[in-house]
Amino acid sequence: MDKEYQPASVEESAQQHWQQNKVFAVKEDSDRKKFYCLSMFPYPSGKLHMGHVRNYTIGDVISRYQRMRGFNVLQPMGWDAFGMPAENAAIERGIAPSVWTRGNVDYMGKQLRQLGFAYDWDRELTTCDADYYRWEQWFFLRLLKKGLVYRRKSMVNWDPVDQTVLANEQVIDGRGWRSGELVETREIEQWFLKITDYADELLADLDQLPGWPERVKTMQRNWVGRSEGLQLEFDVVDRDETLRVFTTRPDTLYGVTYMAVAPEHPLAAAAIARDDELAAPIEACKVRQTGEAEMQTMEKLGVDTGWRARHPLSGELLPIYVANFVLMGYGEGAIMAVPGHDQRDWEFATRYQLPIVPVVVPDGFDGDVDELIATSAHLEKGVLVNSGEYDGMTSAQAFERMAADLQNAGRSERQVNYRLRDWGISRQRYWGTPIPVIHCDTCGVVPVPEADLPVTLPEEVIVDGSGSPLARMEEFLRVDCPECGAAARRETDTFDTFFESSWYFARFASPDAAAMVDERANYWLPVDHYVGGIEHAILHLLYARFFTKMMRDEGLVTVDEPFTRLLTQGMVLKDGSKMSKSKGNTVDPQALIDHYGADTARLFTMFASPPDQSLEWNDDGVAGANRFIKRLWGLVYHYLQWRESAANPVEPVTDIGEELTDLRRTLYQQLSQAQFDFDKEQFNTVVSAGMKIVNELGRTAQKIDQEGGESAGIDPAAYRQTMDEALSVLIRMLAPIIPHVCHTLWQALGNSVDIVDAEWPQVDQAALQRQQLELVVQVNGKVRGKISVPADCSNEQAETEALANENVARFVDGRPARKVIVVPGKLVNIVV
RNA sequence: GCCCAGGUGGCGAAAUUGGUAGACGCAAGGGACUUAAAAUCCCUCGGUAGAAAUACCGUGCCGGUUCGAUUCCGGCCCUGGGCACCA
Repeated sequence: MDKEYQPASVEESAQQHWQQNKVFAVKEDSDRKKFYCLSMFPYPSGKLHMGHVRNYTIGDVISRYQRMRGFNVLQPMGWDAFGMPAENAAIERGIAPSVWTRGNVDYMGKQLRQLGFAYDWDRELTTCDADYYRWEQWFFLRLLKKGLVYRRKSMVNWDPVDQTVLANEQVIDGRGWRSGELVETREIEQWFLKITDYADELLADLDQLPGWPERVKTMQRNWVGRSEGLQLEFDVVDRDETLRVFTTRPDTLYGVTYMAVAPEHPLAAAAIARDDELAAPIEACKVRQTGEAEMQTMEKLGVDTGWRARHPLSGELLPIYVANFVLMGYGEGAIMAVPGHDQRDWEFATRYQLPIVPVVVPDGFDGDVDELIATSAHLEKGVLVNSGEYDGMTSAQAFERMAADLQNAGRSERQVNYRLRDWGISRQRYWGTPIPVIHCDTCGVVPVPEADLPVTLPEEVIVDGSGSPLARMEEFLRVDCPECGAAARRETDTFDTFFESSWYFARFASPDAAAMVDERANYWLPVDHYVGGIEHAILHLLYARFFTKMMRDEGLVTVDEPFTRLLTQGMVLKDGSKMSKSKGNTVDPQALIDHYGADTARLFTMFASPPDQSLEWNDDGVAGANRFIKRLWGLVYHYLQWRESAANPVEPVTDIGEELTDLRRTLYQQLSQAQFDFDKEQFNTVVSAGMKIVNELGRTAQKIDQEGGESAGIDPAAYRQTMDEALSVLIRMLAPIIPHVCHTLWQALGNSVDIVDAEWPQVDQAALQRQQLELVVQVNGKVRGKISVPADCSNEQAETEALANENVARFVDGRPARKVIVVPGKLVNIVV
């Protein structure tokens, strides 16, 4: 063992040991309890950033801890390798996306190994490998057969110069990011996955995820956006058709004073056909801004179609408007407007001077009904007025009655609507998984036969940013139709890259299966602990849950949910804002590893704040973390020097003396604290506990150094025995966080079992016992003194002792105690 | 606008969930060692008053419950995040 802590050599030899002996390779073992710990796999963008270091350290600490606790731990790692940055890099540097991507995978893989993460690298997967994405193509074909996949026209951003489809983030101020040309919207045929079929289950099963942060569940609930209501039919006067609307507030039906349809609604087109003067104003309604500020201030605009709808209950005639605030994509693309009880309807009615009728008032309301709706709509539910036979009912009662009455009249059906849209999975991009279908002039869209999978993405291509490279590659494009044998074309669209990340956790469980997954997946799934960024709270996690349910329904896995517990780690900040290239406030992890070593990087990220909170970067704090490791090293080094020079013990010492008894108490107090904090995943205080132990051991060691321990009453044999015990506990306790240095120190102390397989230390309950306890004495709730009492002291004794305290007596001032509260082992409160 | 988090020293934070507020670390100040510096070690470190013992104030603000509140309840203010014309 070196005198000085040398992180480079310590870490290299530990990592070599782990790699050569495949220490982290795991197998299914039905006799042992499994623990599957997963961190969100990275996009290979070039090099690791600090957010990666934090994310993966958290996962690694949990994995190593659970392994020491006896679980069969799986912790895999892979690469989310398809995506647009690879195409951009290709355009900028003239190298193929695959070359760029695989180069990054190599480099970042080395970095992960340098950080000492306990991954089973045998399971490594890269999503741009055909071995991976072929199963995704296979699964797509299964879903197609099952009817969960369909094709329809949908809008895309089209760059007329580059002849390519743009992602939303490639459109800047309405112009293509490369060409600078105004972007057009085009309607093209695209593939969709019926996630809405699973909307109810995706919503309901959130209740079965107590291990998820509440805010993530809330975000998912809002995203699915379930609302219960009625679908209603209104007759359109002088036209042989009905106008369908969706409402969640049938109780306000008597308050309807007009109807409104989206500018894309068929009725709007019909209105233009009848009177082309309406074309321009209706077109104006289609212009919608999407910015946050604009949305709030955007004016309600509309056009009267001239048609009238008949109120299903009152028979009254209602004007039908085209309005810019009605969305074609939700419900029926048409609404019944209740300006008295909906703010948007109120604003529109005010602008176009349409009547506003209040029909719901608060229970027991006896004021002026019109006052309620004078300055804004009245949104709260209550009791009905101005509603004929429904007057006096509560909103809830009226909802039920109207639903029943209208249903009997054949005018209405109960309906559940979702904000959630079906998932559009086509991307007009090159660097992705080819969608396995063939277009034939006679047979139409034909699935690629299973036997012909995978449809391999050609990798040696030139991407120049204009058009799709696949569309120019005859050898990819040309194929015979599997049905009629005639010449046909392959689909050139690829999957949304969220497709790859929606099932990788299952593939890790059976990485070499000759199927999408095999029975091993059922041993490992669900993932017990998933760690990743909050930015994936909605899409990735929702899609992964959706895939899991579809895979279950295909008989591929048995679980309902993929992730039992979810930890969303906080951002890494510097100078108060998120570390990012654009802000220029990044710290390169590589420089940190080169300078201080991986253990320091790991220790600082764990110590600076709890995992789910943001972490403020601080260079001095990093130096402090390094200082602690050096102190730990020095402590063990000096102890071993001492131990070598001392005589070997003859037999165990039973009476170790007061000093060392106190030391053991501190040791196990801190261990029990660390245990508690590990279980609630608060690693910063685990580190604190380790620091306290080191401080305490350092003080004792110093006494030995300076006076041979004699004046402190320390017997060398007892010291040796206690120190061996304490260091053994301390090093095991810190091993999940700083594994390299602990690996080395553990060996130096003479242990033969690898520390990764060492048993998690047990708290010695007897060591926690005290003979004397310190109690706090309060007078009227304020601390006035402290007393020392025997551990088995009765409440009465404690009370007597407390009253005897000088300062306490001063505040009691002879007054009789009205009440005395004794919390055993903690405090005495005297109320006077 | 709605929905989540969160507001504690100069800074990162802790308080085993109603029982000594500020553990642990960083920074700062003082001291030891050194020709000197770095490194290391020791001491001080929420505010006010005091030589000290100690007292008073103090966990965003106002109020409540309680012997006792950073913790529970009600109302407000601020910061961060998410959603947003979803009928």
